[in-house]
Amino acid sequence: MVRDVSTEQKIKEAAKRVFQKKGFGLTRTRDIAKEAGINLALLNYYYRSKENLFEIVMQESIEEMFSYLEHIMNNKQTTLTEKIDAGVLRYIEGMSKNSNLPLFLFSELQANPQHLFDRVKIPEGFIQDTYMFKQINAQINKEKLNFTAIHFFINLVSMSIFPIIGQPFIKYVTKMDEKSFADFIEQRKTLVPIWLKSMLKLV
Amino acid sequence: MVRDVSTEQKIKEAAKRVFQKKGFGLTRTRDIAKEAGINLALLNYYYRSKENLFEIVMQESIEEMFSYLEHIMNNKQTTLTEKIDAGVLRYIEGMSKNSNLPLFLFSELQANPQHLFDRVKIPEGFIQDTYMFKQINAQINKEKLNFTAIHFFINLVSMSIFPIIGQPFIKYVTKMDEKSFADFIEQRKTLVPIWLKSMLKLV
DNA sequence: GTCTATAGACTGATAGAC
DNA sequence: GTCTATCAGTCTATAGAC
Repeated sequence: MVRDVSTEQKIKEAAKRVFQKKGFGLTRTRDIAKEAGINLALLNYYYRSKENLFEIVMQESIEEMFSYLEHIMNNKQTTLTEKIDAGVLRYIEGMSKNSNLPLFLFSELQANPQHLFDRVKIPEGFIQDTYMFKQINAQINKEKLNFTAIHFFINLVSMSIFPIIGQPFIKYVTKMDEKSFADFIEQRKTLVPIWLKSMLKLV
Repeated sequence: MVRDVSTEQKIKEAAKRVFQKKGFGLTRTRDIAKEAGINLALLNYYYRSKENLFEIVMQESIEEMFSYLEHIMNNKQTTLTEKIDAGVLRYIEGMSKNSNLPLFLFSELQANPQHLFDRVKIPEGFIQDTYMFKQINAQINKEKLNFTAIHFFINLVSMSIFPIIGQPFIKYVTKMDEKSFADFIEQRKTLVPIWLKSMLKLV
């Protein structure tokens, strides 16, 4: 009795889409089954419970979020300037493609921060150990700037992610349509790195 | 038979707390009744349905979010520099006090952006009509900067709000404790305005 | 206005046929 | 492995007593 990998996978991917879109509370296991094109009973056959399936989706979502950073931040071959360019671009494009991910994570983690500690393998405080952090600190010391590397890092992530998270709100107050908003995001791919480099006096 | 205003108010405030913390999907009307110290039937007596109560909470939450901006942005007596200082401070302090509000709004609006149009009185595109926007545009023209006022405004809000929204995530990856994080936010009250003024070459 | 009790619908999970 | 049918529990909403 070998488990059908493709069905198991199909259910998990459907679950990821539905959970990320609606959140745990509004998601119905029937919706996931329908989205996966299978029967409700099969979901429990493979994953035992809604909660267990959610935990798995949560873990993979957190790892996906980190994956946008890890490789760029620990590359010893690139300059800080190159890392800023690549990091902003990767974040904006990644979040645009999967715009439900960040809000899903932040919401569910606000309700239950324990998820971060339960299953995820990323070590606490891992940011400070990255190569990029050393580069930022070197630049801060060289220019005698009055803020820490964490502030800079948060600025990078804020300015890249926030416009995606606040999309409906921003569209409303600025009266941008779909096309204008896409242009707006496109512009930020070059603008955000410029502002960030200026903060570090890299230009 | 005059409606008991204090009970009606008590229920609405309890609903606001519970909805903002758990979201619509995870909120149980029993939780709201318990939080308000009344019986479940009384909730329906005053507000007819969970959905109707939610709509009211949603409307007031959106208006609360805007209230942080309106007065500052339309003040004709203050300079742009003063508006940046006041705006950042007000946003950071407001969101810290009520840290569930922004995530609640963004999540629910992602699920159903229609809420913005349904009941809220704030006009679409209202940002562009504020006095602060005219001041930003004047400065952009004067210094011949290559971005729009909307980008600047989004940067202000991003850097102020995002650290609150991403709090659990940030605490984890940086290994900050409660005290360190509070200091971190405190520092941003002065740092964020400095970065923003630098973007507009106001210093 | 406020309560208790309960109707009626929905949801997660399982039993059992194939 | 996959399905249909159904159970047991939970949830919103209301009926009816006071």
